[in-house]
Amino acid sequence: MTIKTKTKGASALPLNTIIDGDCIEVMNSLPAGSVDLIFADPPYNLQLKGDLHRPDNSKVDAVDDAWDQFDSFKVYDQFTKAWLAAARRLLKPNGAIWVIGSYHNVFRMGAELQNQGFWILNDVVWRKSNPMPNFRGKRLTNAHETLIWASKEEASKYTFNYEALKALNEGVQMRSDWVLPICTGHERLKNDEGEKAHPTQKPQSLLHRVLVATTNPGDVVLDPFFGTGTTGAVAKMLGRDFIGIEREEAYRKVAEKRISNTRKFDNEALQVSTSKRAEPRVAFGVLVERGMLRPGEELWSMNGRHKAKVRADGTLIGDDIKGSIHQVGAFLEGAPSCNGWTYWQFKRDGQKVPIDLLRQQIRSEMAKH
Amino acid sequence: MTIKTKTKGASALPLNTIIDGDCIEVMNSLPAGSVDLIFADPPYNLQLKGDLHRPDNSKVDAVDDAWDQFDSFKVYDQFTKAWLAAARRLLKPNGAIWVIGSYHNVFRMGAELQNQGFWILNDVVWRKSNPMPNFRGKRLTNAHETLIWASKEEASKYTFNYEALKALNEGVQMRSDWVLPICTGHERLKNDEGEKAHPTQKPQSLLHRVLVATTNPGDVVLDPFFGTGTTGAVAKMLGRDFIGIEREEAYRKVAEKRISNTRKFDNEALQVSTSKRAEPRVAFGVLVERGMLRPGEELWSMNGRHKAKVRADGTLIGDDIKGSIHQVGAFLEGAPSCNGWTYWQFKRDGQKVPIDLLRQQIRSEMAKH
DNA sequence: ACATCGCTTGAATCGGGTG
DNA sequence: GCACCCGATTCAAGCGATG
Repeated sequence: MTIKTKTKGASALPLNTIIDGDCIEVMNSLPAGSVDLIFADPPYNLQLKGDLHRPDNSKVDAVDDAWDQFDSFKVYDQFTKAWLAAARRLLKPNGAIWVIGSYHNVFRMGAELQNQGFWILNDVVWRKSNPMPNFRGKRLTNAHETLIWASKEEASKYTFNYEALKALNEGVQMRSDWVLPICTGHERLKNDEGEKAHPTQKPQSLLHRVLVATTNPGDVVLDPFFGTGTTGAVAKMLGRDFIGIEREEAYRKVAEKRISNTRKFDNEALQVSTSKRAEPRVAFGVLVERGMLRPGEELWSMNGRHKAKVRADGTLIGDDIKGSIHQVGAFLEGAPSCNGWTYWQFKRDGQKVPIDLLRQQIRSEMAKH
Repeated sequence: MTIKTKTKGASALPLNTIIDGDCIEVMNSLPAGSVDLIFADPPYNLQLKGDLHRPDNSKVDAVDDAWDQFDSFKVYDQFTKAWLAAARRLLKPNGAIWVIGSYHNVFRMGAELQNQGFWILNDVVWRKSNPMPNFRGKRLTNAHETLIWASKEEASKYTFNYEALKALNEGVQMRSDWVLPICTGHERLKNDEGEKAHPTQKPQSLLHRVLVATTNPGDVVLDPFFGTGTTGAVAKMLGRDFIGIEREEAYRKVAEKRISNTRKFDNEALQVSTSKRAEPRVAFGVLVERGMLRPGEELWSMNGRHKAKVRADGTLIGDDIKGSIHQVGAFLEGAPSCNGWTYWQFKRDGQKVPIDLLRQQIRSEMAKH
C-alpha cells in the first residue's frame, strides 16, 4: 500500500495505513487537530462476556448480577470517555465524528459526546431492510441501529453535502432514517475457514452515505475500531484518505487485502452536486455596469404586485423605499428578508424574465476564466 | 369523572384522575409497587437559540415554553435522575416504562435508565411520515423520535402482546421502527384562541400501539408528564386505568375535557384494532384443506382472460406457470405483484365468486373461538 | 359530488462573508 | 470580534375555497 503522509508541525500523519495497537494510545500519539472526520464503531457493550478491557488494558471479568452490571457500566463509561477524548483531540476545529451503536451502548456514547462538548447534529437511524427476526417472540424485532453525527464543538463549520444527499434521495432532502440492507453475500468477508471474518461487518452502503454526506475528496478519515476496514475501503473508492487502527491481527490482514483489491472511482465520478451558496458572489450593480440593465429601467416583483426602478449605483427605488434589491423586496412584502435575485423580474421583448438569469450569465463567464 | 381507587396496603391509588402537582412529589406520595406501566414524555431540553423562518419567510412556532428550559446538562440530569427514581419506586416488580425523546435528551435518559437498574427491552424509532423539513438545508431532516421500553429490572416478567402486534403488522412480527404520522388535523387540540393547546401533543396511534403492546385491560398506566392527556384518552378507549400528573392548569383543563369526551369503545379505536390489515393471515391452502375448494377445481381471473387449476397443496397451476395464487396472478398479468385473493374467482351455481369470500368465512369462524 | 389550488403547519439545538 | 447585510432554503397533510 502506498503510504502518503501529511505534515503538521513536527509530526506526520500516516495516511492510508492500518496501525496496529490500542486505539486510545495510537490516537494520543498522532498530531492533534489533524483529522477531518472520525467514524467509530466501538464494541457494543458489555453484557458481552469477556473481551472488555479497561483503559489500562486490564481485562474485565464477565459478570451477570445486578451489582456487577453497574460496575461494568462504569468500566464501559471509562472506556468511552477515554477514546472519545482521544478522538476529539485529533479532530480539526471544523471536524466531525460519527459513532454507531445499539441500545446497549449508544445512550452512554451519546451522553458522553455531549459531556465532552461535541455538538450533536443528528441522530440517524439505520433501518435494516433484512434484520434478524426475534426468534422467541418476547420483544420487538431489533431492526435498526443508531448513528450519532456530531461536530467537534458548537461553533464548528462542519461539512454537509446537502445537495448530494438530496440527489441520493430522489430529489427530496435526506431524512434521519436510512433504509439499507445489512452486509451479506459477496460483500461479507470470510476467513480462510470460510467463516465470517468479523461478527459485525458494516455494509459499504452505510459508509458510502456517511462519507458522501460529511466529507470532501482529499479529507482525512480516521476509524479507531477499523475491523475489516469498511471505512478504509469506501474512503479509498471515494478518494478520501483514511487512517485505520486495529489491534487484532486477523482483522488487519483481512482489511489490508480488501483495501488493496479496492480501486478508486474516477475523479469525475467523485464530483457531487453543490449548493448555490458555494458559487461566486455577484453584486447586482455589476449587471448595471455591464449594461445588462439600464439605470431607470423598471423591475416587477414575481407576484406582479410591485415595481421599482434601477439606479445607476445598483440600488432600487420604489414607492417610499430605496435600497438593495433584497431590502426593497423585503420592505414591499413586509417580510423579514427577501432574496432579490429570485424576487425581481425585468422585461425583454414583452416577456418578464427573472434577474437571476443575468447573474447566471455572469457566473458562467467567470467560470471560463 | 368517576374516581375508582385500588387499595394497596394502607394507601389508595387514585385512578382515572389528573393530579395537580410536580410529578416527582406526587409520585413519591403514591404507594410503591402499584403501577403496571409508566409512559413518560418529559421536556426535551431543546436549547433553541434564535428564530427560524421557512423559505417563504413565515416563522416557525417553536417550543419556547418555560418548562423546557434547563440551565445545563447537569441540571437536566438531576431532574431525570429524580423523576426516574420516583417512577421506578411506583412500578410493580413486573412493571415497565416507556420514555420518549429526541437526540437532545434521549441519550441522557437511556443512560440513567440503565444506571438505575431498569432493563432495556427495545429502543423503538417513531419514524414520522410527515416531519417538519430542515429549512436551511444544513442537516438531515429530523424525521424521527426515539422511545425506550424497559422493564423495572432484568428479572421482571414484563407484558408483551406479541400476537396482537404481529396482527397489527400484517401478520409479520412487529419491528423496532414504527411509521406513524404526527398529530395534526382534528386530533390536534386547540385552546380558546384557536392555537395549538400544547406544543408537543403526541398522536393517539403511538399510544395505542404502546398500550396494546405492553398492557392488558385493567392495568394501571401512569403518565407523569400528562400534558393534554393522550395517554389517558387512549387508556380509557382501551379499557386501561390511568393516572395523570400535570402541573399546568391549562393542560389539565384541556385533558379533562378531552377524556370526558372519550368513550371506552370508541369507534376509531375499534377500527384500528379490527381493520383489514390487522386481520389474521389465512393461507390459501386452508381453503383446500377444509374442502371449500377441491383440488383440480378451476379458478378464473377477474378480467376473465386467464384460468388456473387448484392443486392439493394450495398452489395453482396455469399455462406455463405454477405457484401461489399471488405468483400465478402476477405472472399472467405481467405485473410485479398481484393480490391473489381479489384476483381469482371460483364458480358456484353458475356464478363467479371471488375467493376472498371464502377467506372471510374462515376469519369469521376464527373470531368465534 | 369531485377535483384542484392555495394556504397553513409541525419537539428545530437550521449562516456566512465582508469590513 | 462584532455588526451588517446578503441571500439560500421545505415536505407531507389537512383544510377550506373555488371551479
